Amino acid sequence: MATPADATRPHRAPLNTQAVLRAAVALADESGVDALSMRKLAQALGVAPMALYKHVDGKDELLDGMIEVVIGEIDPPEPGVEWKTAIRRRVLSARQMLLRHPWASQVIEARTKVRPTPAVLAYMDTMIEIFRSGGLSVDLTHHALHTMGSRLLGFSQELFNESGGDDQEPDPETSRAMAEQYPNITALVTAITHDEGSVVGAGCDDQFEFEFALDLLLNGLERLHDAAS
Amino acid sequence: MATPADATRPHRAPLNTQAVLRAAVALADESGVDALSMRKLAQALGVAPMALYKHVDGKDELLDGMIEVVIGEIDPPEPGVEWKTAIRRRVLSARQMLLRHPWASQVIEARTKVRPTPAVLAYMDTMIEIFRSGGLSVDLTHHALHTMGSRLLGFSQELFNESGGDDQEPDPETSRAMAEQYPNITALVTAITHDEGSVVGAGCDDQFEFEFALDLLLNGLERLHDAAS
DNA sequence: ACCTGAACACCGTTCAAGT
DNA sequence: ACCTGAACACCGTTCAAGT
Repeated sequence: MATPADATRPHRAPLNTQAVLRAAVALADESGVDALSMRKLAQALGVAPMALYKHVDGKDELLDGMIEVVIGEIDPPEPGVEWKTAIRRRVLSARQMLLRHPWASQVIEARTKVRPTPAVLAYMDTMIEIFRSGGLSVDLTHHALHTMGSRLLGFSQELFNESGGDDQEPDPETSRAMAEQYPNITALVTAITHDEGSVVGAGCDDQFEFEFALDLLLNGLERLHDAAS
Repeated sequence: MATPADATRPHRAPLNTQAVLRAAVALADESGVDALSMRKLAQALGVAPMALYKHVDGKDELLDGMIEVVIGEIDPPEPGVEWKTAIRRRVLSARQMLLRHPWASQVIEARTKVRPTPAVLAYMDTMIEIFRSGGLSVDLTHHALHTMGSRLLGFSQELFNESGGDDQEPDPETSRAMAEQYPNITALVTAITHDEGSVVGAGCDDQFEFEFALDLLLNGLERLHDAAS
């Protein structure tokens, strides 16, 4: 008869999404993200490969979940701090996270090109809020995002380029939901595109932004050089 | 009898490395680098998968070869041009290349982490030469590389971080060969590490460089904000 | 010298089945 | 509700063989 003490009873805690994500992060930290496969992750959890699909929708969603985990490790913004200091501390905290998870920049970059995760959007939203609360204009904040690039996330790949792979126009309901959840992104994009409907930066001149950032860097370097001469 | 006009004669030009690389670049341009497999590339060339291995050593070397092809599309440096203009033109040329080959930034980043290709090293070397010829000090040039990051290559991921995955110390002969081929990289690294033997920037304080770049950007943004107020 | 076919050890994922 | 096993359509690559 099968009792709770039956020898065939599995002697591990039942799986859940958080446990799967944490195991995936640990496995990627140890062996790199290229060595992370659904099959190896299942093996590490002592489970059949297909058991994972009850808790994550597939490999892409697993990677998205791992992003949520590591973004959650970045320090929250501190209220009442001058904008430059606030941005600086947060970016350095993001950098510390990336040093703990060397695979994260690559995964965040790749997945963000397809569709940014909610945690990435929320992070960017709070960063925009810091700039705007500091008194920077919408235009300058917009340029700042491009100039900082993904330095905002502790590394420096341009995010949100190629106007996002998500071609379809969002319907009005999701637009409104987006505006509620990410008010600063919405306000900035609205101000820049002058078109309430679009949420992704359709009205953004990539070439101009690239040159803006480039010249900001070059002028800064020149100033340092002149000061040293 | 088998004559040149034999019906069984293959009616395509014989394969060579350049043809393989060009086909791979074209396939990645069309379908993205994730869809690029040895098998699909072979199919596109009308050949068995294993035929490719006579011309490239494997998939990693195929990717390296593709990098050489696209780096070769960047305009060469123009002599006798002021350093800021020279850097600016070259970076914008690199950016145009990346717009033609959207997969390239990802591939260059991933492969450079393992081992930079000769074309990438040569490109960086000429960029350093432009800075140094413009009179910038070795230290400022070093900071400039970190500040510009991979904006130097038209995108903005930090390259050469993690001190390169290539752990083993190069033997004296290859060090000397490196110094001949990439004199500016060598001079800069030597000046920074004060250690002739090491070629990769072992003496580079990543944290300091990150903050240097960050502050350069933030100070530049602040100056623009102040000027606008 | 150049190309092929079969085979091996991997993938992610669907499906029907177990408990 | 949660997990499994077999199977499918893919990978990159080795090996022995063809011409």
